[in-house]
Amino acid sequence: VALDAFVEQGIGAPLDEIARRAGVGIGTLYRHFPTREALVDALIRDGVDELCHKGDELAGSADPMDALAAWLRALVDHAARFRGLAASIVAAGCGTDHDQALADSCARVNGAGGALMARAREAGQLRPDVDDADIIDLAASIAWITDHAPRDEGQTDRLLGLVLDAITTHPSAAGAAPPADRSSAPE
Amino acid sequence: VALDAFVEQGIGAPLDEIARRAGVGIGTLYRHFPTREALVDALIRDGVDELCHKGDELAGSADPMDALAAWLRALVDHAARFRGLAASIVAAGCGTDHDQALADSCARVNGAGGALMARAREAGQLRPDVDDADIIDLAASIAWITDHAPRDEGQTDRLLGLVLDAITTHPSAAGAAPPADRSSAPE
DNA sequence: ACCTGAACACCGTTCAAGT
DNA sequence: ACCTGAACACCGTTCAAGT
Repeated sequence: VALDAFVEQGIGAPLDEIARRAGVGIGTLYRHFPTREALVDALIRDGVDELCHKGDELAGSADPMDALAAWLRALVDHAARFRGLAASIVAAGCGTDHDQALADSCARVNGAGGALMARAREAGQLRPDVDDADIIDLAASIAWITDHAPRDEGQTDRLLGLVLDAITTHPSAAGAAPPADRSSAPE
Repeated sequence: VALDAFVEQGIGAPLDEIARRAGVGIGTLYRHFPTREALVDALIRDGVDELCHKGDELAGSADPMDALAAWLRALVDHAARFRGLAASIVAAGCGTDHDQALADSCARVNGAGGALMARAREAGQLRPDVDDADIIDLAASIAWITDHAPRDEGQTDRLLGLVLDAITTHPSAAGAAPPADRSSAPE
């Protein structure tokens, strides 16, 4: 299969070119993968498997927060596999996508991450006011940022470090509340 | 002008429909705005003005970190004005975009935010290992998340609160370093 | 049964012709 | 000088015809 196109050109790569590269007619491609998302799903299935496997492994490790950190790093790498994938993941995780093809993979990823987050939460290492979806979304958004604005080598690690720090319970975490004034008005 | 289309349909709204709504030929639209980005730029110019103005105002306020927080909230609102705008902002801020039409607006926003960040940094309230672009990108990514995965009402405030907390200097901020093992390998 | 690619639709972009 | 929309290009999607 020619998944190279997505890696090269991003998730929006022309389907007819993919078909041509694969040496089949465009109709054949459509019959195997009725939607673009179905094709994407097939291409990331192994990555999802790996994330789930890694989740199981890490669930038995010593420190819950270190485990979560390592898993989120793997998730960011996964979401950055081709351009546009992070957006699909976030949309699928929320049900905003037109298609349901990624829903299953997404649920599996959420499950794997959820177990690690639950463990960290039970250990009191996770801020209680952050939910699982927030954390997954933030990880995906790091992949999105590096997709659109690759700046320097340490960017991914630095941003992930910030997010991890933000979601971790700190003894002094009292200040820095969001400004109350400009909350979303009814409009 | 028919900017409503972008608000309704996102930044990718069909240009011919915009022209038709505006009661002009598609050719006329192209002559006024040679690229889509040029049109976007015209539509957000007032928002950029407002952000710059707000930046000046806040530069004189008492607490540098509160000022930055309020400004970032305004930036998130601005970037969420229509779907896809956050991506344009991030791309323009990095020079990854095909077009240069947004570069000027972007530089102005960066300038306004940069002044507030510099003040917070001088006051020792900003983590020294985070740069300006990281913060702008994170704010844009919050707008992006709510674009793609609107979950609940408090989402924007909650995520922004996390990011603010993450970039703030805390007395105890020592742990939660990014995992060293899975740094981006040469591949 | 499976594959193919022509055909249609949609949208971006240009440019010759009209005023 | 300015505007118009037909014309072309590109890509997604379907489906009648071929094997």
